[in-house]
Amino acid sequence: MRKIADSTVRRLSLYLRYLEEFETEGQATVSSEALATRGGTTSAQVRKDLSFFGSFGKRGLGYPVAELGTRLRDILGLSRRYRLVVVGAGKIGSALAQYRGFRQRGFDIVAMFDNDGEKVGKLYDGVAVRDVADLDAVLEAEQPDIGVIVVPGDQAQAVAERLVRGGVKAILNFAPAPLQVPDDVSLKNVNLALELEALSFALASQRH
Amino acid sequence: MRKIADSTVRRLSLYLRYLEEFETEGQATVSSEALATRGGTTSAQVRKDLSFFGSFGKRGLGYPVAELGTRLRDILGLSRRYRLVVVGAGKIGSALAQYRGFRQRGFDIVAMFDNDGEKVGKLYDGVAVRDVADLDAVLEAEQPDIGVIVVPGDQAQAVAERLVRGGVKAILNFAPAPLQVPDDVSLKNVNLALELEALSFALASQRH
DNA sequence: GTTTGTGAAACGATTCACAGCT
DNA sequence: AGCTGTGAATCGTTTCACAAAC
Repeated sequence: MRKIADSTVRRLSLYLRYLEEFETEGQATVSSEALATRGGTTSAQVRKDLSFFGSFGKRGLGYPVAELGTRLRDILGLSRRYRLVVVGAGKIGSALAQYRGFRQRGFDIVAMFDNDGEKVGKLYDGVAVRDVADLDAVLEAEQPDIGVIVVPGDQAQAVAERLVRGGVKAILNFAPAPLQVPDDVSLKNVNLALELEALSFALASQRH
Repeated sequence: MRKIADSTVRRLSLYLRYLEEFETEGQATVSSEALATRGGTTSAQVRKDLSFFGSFGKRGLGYPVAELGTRLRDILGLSRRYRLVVVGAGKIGSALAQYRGFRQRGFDIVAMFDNDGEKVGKLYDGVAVRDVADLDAVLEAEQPDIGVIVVPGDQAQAVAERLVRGGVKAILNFAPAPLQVPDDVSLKNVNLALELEALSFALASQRH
């Protein structure tokens, strides 16, 4: 399959949100212009993004809201549910576990892990924290799709390697450390320090 | 000042981390190649990124570790401390408040807000949660640099507008909603749902 | 000999503009 | 007439490659 840019995929996710909004508003069709306005992009961009996957609209009319939504869910792989494991039950890890939005959108946390005996056994939204020593066994038993890494930076690479060995094919990394994973494993990083420093740079530039 | 790409700024932040590592390792100089290897990029990229701001290296030798670190901190605006307000004291908001990494890197949370009476008055790492009704007054009194939005999506735009009116020039938005802010206000978005959906897309594509 | 700094080339993403369908 | 789908043009970023400095 043709390589799709990350920026395109992110916009598709946004279009799907807007389609759901248009659907609850009772709109049957929507133009690329209308989607663009809501998403802060251009109509040409919307059409180009969609054209990578097929032609879903009717000239003169626009796109059928409900049907395009279904197609986007298929394209994004959101017609199924995903099984997540969260490694690290600190502040951020436990906040994620209790965030309802994930479950709502099809992402179920099936297990949590920590290496701190104090935290092992705690329940977050019905999921018990297990000892990280059990990680490999649980990966084998539960066959999760996605691993979420929320451990200190110096432990992140080791956790990533255990997840990969356990068959996980997608990793969301919150640790402030660059991870090496095989080509067939997808990796997304969320680095709060980097975001704040980008804001710091912008503030410093403004001030001249 | 010449427009610097966001991707460049993010790499500069990473280089700074690596320089700090090299410094504790006792390295006096470092080559663009060495920085590139640690950061998963190329030596040409490192040199190009740095060249936007000056020429910091010596041909045949590399870059002086300590000095380049100082220069990068200046460029990124990290030679000073920043004052943050966090709006929303839910799971993610309170996790952020308790995350020591921010303070360590120069970002001090000076106030937190919530509209839930249950949460008002709680202390997170020494910072009390105040009623969001007090937001405008506190902005005036505290003159914070950065606002962090951690409220539900439908309240995010209103909070952003109050922050902007209160003089905040940089916003970090965790709410899953696109925000409109004036051109002179910097905005970074962290959208966990979008990251998970990008992983979902990658998994779906892999499977064909 | 080594490594920087930087124009030029290559690549990738966005925007333009219009032919073609409804 | 209205709006999509898309090749061509533009714009921005990364990579190449080499002269200059040490």
